[in-house]
This record gives sequence, C-alpha cells and structure tokens, in this order.
Amino acid sequence: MSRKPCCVGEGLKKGAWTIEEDKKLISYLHEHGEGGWRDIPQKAGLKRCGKSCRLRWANYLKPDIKRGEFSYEEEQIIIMLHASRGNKWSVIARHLPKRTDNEIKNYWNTNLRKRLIDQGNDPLTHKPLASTPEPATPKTSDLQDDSNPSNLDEQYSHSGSMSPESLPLSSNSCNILEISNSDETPRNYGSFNSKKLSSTSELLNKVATRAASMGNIISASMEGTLIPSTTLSPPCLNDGLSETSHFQMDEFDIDMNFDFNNSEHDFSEFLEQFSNNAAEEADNIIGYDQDLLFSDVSSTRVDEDGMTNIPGWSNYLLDDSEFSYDTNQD
DNA sequence: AAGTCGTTCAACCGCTTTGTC
DNA sequence: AGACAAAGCGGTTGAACGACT
Repeated sequence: MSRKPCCVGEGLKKGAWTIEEDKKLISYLHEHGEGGWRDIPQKAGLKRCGKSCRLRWANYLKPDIKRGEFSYEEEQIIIMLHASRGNKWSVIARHLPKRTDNEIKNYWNTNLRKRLIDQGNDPLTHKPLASTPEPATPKTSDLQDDSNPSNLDEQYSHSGSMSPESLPLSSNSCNILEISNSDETPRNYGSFNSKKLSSTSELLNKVATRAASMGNIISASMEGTLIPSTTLSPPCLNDGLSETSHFQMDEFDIDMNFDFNNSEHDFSEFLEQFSNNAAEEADNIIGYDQDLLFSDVSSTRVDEDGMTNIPGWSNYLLDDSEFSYDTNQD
C-alpha cells in the first residue's frame, strides 16, 4: 500500500556531499542536462539516490544561485510575502531571483522569525504576541471572493495569514522594523519610543496596509486565484499574467504598472513605485523625513553578471575550467 | 584545553502535485 | 480513469562550527 521509498538502502550514501561527488554531478549535468534524475546517479557514477542529486543541484550547485547574506530589501520582501502567504517558501522564492526556497526557509527560521519574536510579534500571524489572546482567525482579504472557499482562506488558516494592520512593521506595540534616519541601509531592528511614533506608526500602518494588500494581489495573481473585485479597475490581473498589468486600487489610490510576465525582476521595481507612492504621501505627514522600508528596494535586483559575487561554494566550480553553464538549459 | 551549549544550514524525509502512458 | 514515476514542497534532522564557561 505504501509507496516504496525512493532512497532505500542498497549502499546509497547519505550525508554531506564531497567535492568529488559534486564534480561528478556537475559534469554529468553539464553534458546531459537536467531531467531523468532516477538514472543520473548510476550514469554519473554516484552512490546517491536521484532525489538527493536533484536537491543537491537545485539547492546548491546550480550556477544561477545567489548565496550569502540577504539584503535588507530581500528581508523586507520575505517578511511581506510571509505575512500574506505564510510558509509558502517556493512562492516567496519566486520573488527573490536566485534564492532557493530552502535558503529562504532557513533564513526565516534562523533570523527573521527570531527577530519578529524579539519584537514581540507572533512569527506565524505577524501580530503582536500580547494582543492575540485567541487563535488568529483567518481574515479574508477584500480581494477574495467569499464564494470561493477553496482558495486562500484555507491556506491562511494554518499558514499564518494576517490582516494588513498586523504587519510586523505596523504593530500596535510600536515594535517595528527599523527605519533608517540617513541614507544608510538599516541595520538594527530596535523598538521605538511610542510617543515619537504616533505619526510614524500611522504612516507605517498605511504603508504596511498597502504592502499586505499588494502582496495578496501579487500572490493571488501568480497562483491564479485572484478574484476580480471592485478594488481593481480593469484591465484586471487575472488575465493570465500575460502582459503588463495596470494597477489602480481605488482603496489606496495606487496607480502603477507591473509586468507580471517578468515578475521576478520587476517586482522590486514595482515595490519601488509602491514606495515612491507612499513617500509622496509621507511628505504630507508632519514633515516626516521618510526613508522607509522600501526606500532602497530599487537595488533589490540581483546582479546579472553571473557568479562573480557568489562566495565560497562556487569557487571550485569556477576553478573547473571545463565547466561552463549553459543558461539555455534553464 | 576541554566540555557544553546554541546556532546555522545542507540534507533528508515523507507527503502532495503534476505529468505521462 | 487509473497507475506509476518524477518533481515539488515544507518540516525536520543532525553535523559542523563558534561562543562561552
């Protein structure tokens, strides 16, 4: 009845991969391309199961993987998407070019999750811990159709959905991700004096509300679950993501373009537009010198020049002059 | 120097989804 | 439609490492 495990005994090796094994796998994939993972170990001379080979390649060896520290912008995207989508690591990874879902998941568990906790927020719901006496009730976005119960509500019920006001940036407890006060990228994530924050919190709440809404829109649209609603004016987003979509969210006066056809790379630009929109409005709020969370999003676009910035793991790959990755295979 | 503890992250496990015949 | 294989996905594990005592 139960399916036979794909990686059972038979002298298959487990654990950390050696450089020799990596080279064998790379060499084979370079020559034959991806696919047919079940046969790859034998053909490549590896005592590994196919699944292990696939994971090793996808999470570590694949040339177009960016490794190393996450940027502030990447963190913001992860937090925002996690707030709206929960532990959908693969969905989040689609918004972070060259990052793997595994790496994002690890980074969340080892860094961002703890940071939220330190700030007094529930990493699951993104709501302040002290003010969540009862289990978080799934909150249906305004964009979702109640007549379609199969989509997001169910996911949200166990994946940490949130309402816009519950974004980590906008907690009522005034624990917010740091706002830089200069042109530097923020580094610390401390708490703010609550008295100084009345207007700031208001602004952040607005931005966070927009971020959450836009995150929902984007995520829903990418999954094809976006329901046409009055909050979006036509042409709407659920038209197959085949062309540049024009946002006009009446609720927030957002009016911008976003090319879903190239969403991985344009998402940051989208956020930048989004940020600029917020910044304009921020200027109207008691002279707040805003340099908000998305202020540097424009640099989110990762380097396009290959692997020159990839530390560590790739060195020996690059040293292997015989290995050159064919991007057409991707 | 040695032991303990905490953190990180690559790798694994098992389940689900998707594609093919 | 059903069976099967491949791939995708998210949770968990454990080795390696650094910090601390």
